[in-house]
Amino acid sequence: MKALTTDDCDRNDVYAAACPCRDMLDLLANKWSALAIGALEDGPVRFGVLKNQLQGISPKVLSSTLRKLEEHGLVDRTVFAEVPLHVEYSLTPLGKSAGAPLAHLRDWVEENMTSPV
Amino acid sequence: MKALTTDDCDRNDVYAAACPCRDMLDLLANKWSALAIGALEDGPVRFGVLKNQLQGISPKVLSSTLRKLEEHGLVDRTVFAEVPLHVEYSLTPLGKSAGAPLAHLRDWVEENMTSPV
DNA sequence: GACAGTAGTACCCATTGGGTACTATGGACG
DNA sequence: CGTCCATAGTACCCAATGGGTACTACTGTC
Repeated sequence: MKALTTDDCDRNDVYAAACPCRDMLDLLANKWSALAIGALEDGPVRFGVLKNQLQGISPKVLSSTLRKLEEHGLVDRTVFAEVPLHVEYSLTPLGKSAGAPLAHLRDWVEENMTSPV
Repeated sequence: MKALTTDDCDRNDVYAAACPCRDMLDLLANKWSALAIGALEDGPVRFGVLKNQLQGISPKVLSSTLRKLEEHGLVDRTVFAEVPLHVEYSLTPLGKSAGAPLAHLRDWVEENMTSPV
């Protein structure tokens, strides 16, 4: 993955291959990302709880999903060095703002599958 | 992919692994699907035009993306048996209604990448 | 006959998605 | 002292998918 900056395109345009916002679209336009961000909207959630909430996700995939979200500044990871050790994931302000469009998407899906033909 | 029906879950819930709406979420929560549906919002578009508009997509990936959208009833494929033969893709009513949440998502991405750190 | 424009498909490969089993840590239990 | 629990991942492996390039098919035009 090349390191792109906004200089690579005049204006942010998801239809432009070189635009860095493609990376962000690719990140968010993903089943697990959309579900994870939704699950974090009500406040910090621990790894194990997320794993139960996102039914069917494996720990490895959850781990990599969260890491990608963290790298893009959408999620914060906080370690509590207690016993037993636990970790809380929470949305950054940016992550919170991304929650709205993703919630629309999840809602649309749920509302438009009532009659799956 | 198993053939699931809404009977597999009490209510449509994207967080339930067995819910058929997972398939739909997986389909829509995808970079190319989100871009393709956006590109079709202004009316029918031909294969080659789509290929140019979705910069960076290869014909194979575009073809499979459109086929999946068609299978899920979001897109119609119309062949014009003229010379040279051409094909128009257009949104079904369901596809049109899916356009709104996806537009929100694309807009959010473009508006929140102005300062890519 | 060669070439152009249409919409794909065939073939191949690298990347990723994904599952299962395992690690590390420390406390409670017996 | 050994075992089991809980925590949050990682290691390892495999299959599916994403993706690129080259090619096909059809017909009209030059």
